[in-house]
Amino acid sequence: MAEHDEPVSHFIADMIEKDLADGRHQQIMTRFPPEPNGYLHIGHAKSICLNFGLAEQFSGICNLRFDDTNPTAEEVEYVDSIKADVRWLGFDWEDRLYFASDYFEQMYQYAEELISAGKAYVCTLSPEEFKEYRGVPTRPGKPSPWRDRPVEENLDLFRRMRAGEFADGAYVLRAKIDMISPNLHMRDPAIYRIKHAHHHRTGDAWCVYPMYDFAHGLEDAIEGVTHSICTLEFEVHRPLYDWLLDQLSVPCHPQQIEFARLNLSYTVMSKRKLLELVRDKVVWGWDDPRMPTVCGLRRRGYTPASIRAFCRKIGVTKMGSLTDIALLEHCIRDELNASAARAMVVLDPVKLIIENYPENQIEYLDGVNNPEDAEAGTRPVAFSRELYIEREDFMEDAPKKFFRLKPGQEVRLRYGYLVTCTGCEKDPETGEVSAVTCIYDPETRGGNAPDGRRVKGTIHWVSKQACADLPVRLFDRLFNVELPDDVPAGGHFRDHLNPDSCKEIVAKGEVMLLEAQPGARYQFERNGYFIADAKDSQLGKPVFNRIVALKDSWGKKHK
RNA sequence: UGCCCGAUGGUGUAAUGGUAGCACAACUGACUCUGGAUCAGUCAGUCUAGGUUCGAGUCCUAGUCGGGCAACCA
Repeated sequence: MAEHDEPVSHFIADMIEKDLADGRHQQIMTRFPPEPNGYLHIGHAKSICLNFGLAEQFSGICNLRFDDTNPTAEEVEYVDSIKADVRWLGFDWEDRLYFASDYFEQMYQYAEELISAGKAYVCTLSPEEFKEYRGVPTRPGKPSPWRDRPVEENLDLFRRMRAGEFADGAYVLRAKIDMISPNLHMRDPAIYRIKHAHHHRTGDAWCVYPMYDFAHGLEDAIEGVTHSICTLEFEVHRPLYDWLLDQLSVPCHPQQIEFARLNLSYTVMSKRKLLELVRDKVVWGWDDPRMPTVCGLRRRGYTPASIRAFCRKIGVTKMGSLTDIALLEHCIRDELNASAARAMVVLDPVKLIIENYPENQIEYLDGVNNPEDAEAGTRPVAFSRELYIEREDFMEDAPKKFFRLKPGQEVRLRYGYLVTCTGCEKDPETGEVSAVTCIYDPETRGGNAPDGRRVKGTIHWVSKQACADLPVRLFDRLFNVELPDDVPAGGHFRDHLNPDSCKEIVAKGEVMLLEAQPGARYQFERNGYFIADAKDSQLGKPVFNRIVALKDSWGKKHK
């Protein structure tokens, strides 16, 4: 599992290596600190792999800590899904499952300490006034009229805030730093607000809650985190992170390090937008196989190892970038090519009649389960006079380089016989091909000609007499542009939704696929990788999701 | 009209003052009972201008471009 992944090299690993070499730390501690207000996505997976991976690489430890300081946004449903996703990705926090809410009392005491030191005050400004006084990036702020409230009065008011004497928004506790700082976050930021809200873990024990900037560094320090890794947008918060820890009697002063969050082409990553897709039923749910969520990717058929491999390949830097989703697709193909059992499934069937093959005869041929893995063995595949082949594997008037069935051309039926196309039958009404006809060479059983003649094309097939109807969902990218977020004025990211992101069909496949266990992955030869959906499949009645198509150098060139 | 961060092939990244490398993508060929895989190859890059240096992707200065920051969100 995860502990066998090779170490990665990047600027954060370099920093840690140096800190260890310099004796700055004996052992490192990192943490993955999600807020339980949504489901994890592939961007979080990058952070998880980074934090847990670093700990593993340097023999340190990594905590799972829920940053649950805003009760109005957070729910246990999210806590549970996040734990499941981290575990599924292959990481283990052992007994170190922490919650910011477990430190509420300590954080409150630190706040009193800050007030007592004259470094924080209770402010009576309304939110609108607060904003007005703060100024804007290009104009300095001005001090709140409550900035020099005496320490005793601050303490008294803060205690009464905790006691529930005031309504939401009546007061706020602010750090007393610098109202003319060019960094907005240093202009006396709010660190505690009144919220008469039920918390999913502490219930109604509190009606004041710490703000992120106050809480996060304390959480890190309380746990003894050495390297507090976060995304780039928190870079401007770092002076505040450091200032707070410098003022307070904390056990240690962790180092905040920022890296660039993951952006993936053809999808959206913001929690707000993902939530919107779920809420408005644009997708089936958080675990819709088209979603970039961890549970969506899991249901789609991605493996933990493939996601970890992807996270290793994208690297860790401070430059904002857009990663091509083709790299993610490469990672799952790479793994499944080696491990997935093969099967023959015809997605868009048309009948193939072998004119010189006996009627009512069924014979069983050996199908190779995995050509990449000799251990995987073979299976019997039913063969008969009438088969199904892909509609696109026949062309009446085909280009020269078309190696499949066209009148007069010989092709191989995979693991079967060599057949020569004699023509086709058409629906007199529509002109659509209703059956393709051919004759077979009985000497070529298994697929090779005794005279050594070769054919350029091999196509897959299933016996019309012995095949199963299989519901299959062909997924494609959720959006049809690289940057769905990049919308013209008045536009909306949803304008870029791909209307063909899910095509539901009924395919004809080998009967053995009826036994597919939910979660089992296959390569449907010449088509792609598929998984029996863990949710919609029933025993004996699997529903397949296409994980990713096979690369197709013919189809790409000929549209 | 502020502050912070960043800039290397199409994309993602490496090179820590000394031969610009890797991966993905694309393309060509070989091979192939998957037009898959594999193998070989091709394409293609240091934002600009100065400076320091024997030598600069790397250090300095200025500029350009891109991103972030003005929730009692995280």
